[in-house]
Amino acid sequence: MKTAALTRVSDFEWRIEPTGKMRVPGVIYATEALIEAMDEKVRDQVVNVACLPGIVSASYAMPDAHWGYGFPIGGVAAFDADRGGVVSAGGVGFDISCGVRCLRTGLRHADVEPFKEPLADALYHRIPVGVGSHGPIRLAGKRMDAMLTGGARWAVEQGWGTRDDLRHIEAQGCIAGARADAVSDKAKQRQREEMGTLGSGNHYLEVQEVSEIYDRETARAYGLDEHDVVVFIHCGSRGLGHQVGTEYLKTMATSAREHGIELPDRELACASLRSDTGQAYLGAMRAASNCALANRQIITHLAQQAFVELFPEADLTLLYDVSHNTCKLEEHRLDGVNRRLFVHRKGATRAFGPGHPELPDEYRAVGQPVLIGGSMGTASYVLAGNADPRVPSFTSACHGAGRAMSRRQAHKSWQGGQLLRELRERGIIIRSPSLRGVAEEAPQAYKDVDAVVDCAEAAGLARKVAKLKPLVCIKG
DNA sequence: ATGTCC
Repeated sequence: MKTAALTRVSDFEWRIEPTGKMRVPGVIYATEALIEAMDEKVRDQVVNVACLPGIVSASYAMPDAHWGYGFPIGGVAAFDADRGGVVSAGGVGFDISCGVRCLRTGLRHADVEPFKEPLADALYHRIPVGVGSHGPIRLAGKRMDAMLTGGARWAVEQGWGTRDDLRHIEAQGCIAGARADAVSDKAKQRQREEMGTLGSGNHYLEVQEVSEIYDRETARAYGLDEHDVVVFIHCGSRGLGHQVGTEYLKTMATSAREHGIELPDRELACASLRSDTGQAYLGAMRAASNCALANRQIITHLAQQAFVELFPEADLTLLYDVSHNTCKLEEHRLDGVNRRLFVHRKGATRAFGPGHPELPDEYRAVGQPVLIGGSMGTASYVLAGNADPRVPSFTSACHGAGRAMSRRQAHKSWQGGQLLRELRERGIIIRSPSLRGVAEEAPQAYKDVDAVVDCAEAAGLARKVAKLKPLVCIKG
């Protein structure tokens, strides 16, 4: 993207003044280099979102933004139901409540380094991965509905993990307002055998070493020290969420036409928050979010089983679990007034600052853990939320490196087998059912996660706490 | 992201 089409506010913030049908300005948090690495379509999509009814403050893009369906990935937009606001299925994305959880293991790098190969095998053996894989349980009928309304709380009640895990999950592991009745039979059918599966694409489970600490006080609160071994799990709501997204996109396109909502792009299909369609989508999207939370909870338990095969002393405890594809009803203070807003974050991570009442006691003084997954073979980060009042993007941060190249182009440019050999030489052990998937996820197909995170910190979105270096990766 | 098109 050319910087000429934007107004520079600072080295880390760019603005698009409202013109035409824009109701609010656009704001992109990025360095000049990151702007230049962004697709030209990001600007168009930020502008399109700014045209939607009831949008509040501005249409935002995070430093890792890239082109997505309707909304940019890395987009943040909040809507007020009292002022004609809408909810958009494209503003959440197909992979509803895709997110990251980080687990402490109680192990040190020196413990794990000699056993990376058998650990990779144990994890790959236990954790179903790839397109169409099946998990350890079958769900249907009332049990499916209980999962959709209970989320990780349901999973813990079923024996997948501990009560203490729940305190360290966004919304305590259970998203309120979920409606199993708003999820189609087809969506439920697709999920029958998929609980506890990682999925494909950019989803993965990675064993990592804490390679650098930037903020000692916050790292201590999060229970992280240099050379600790942690686990990142990145996955979502699998077939169920995808089906919910697909179906409601269609429904919203129809209802927007009927209600005379003028859309700058048909991919921006949305529904009034007060409409039956809007309410049904919120209920179904929240049910899919619970599915994602339960899914990550079950996978955690499988990872624990794999770890104790090799390390009997391993104790996987949850640092935090936060989604980066969702729409949440949150209270935000604007111009001295508290307002309840529906905040869409699509490829953007909620980053509540210090003092937020939803945070567990031990994190409240330092802010919410913000979990940033890098690309395969590169670093990941633990950041902390700031709630800097000068940064009005509804306490949000980036979610990863962000693609710099399409899957198709990456597939043409690299060979999966060669990439695996190169990573192994650097001490990173990968297990994946798909060499094509590995090529599509080539580190070179992504932006530089270090640059994205440095920019997020410089822009005030979140602050760096710890850097994580990959050791073993189970890749979708 | 996704039973990579019902």
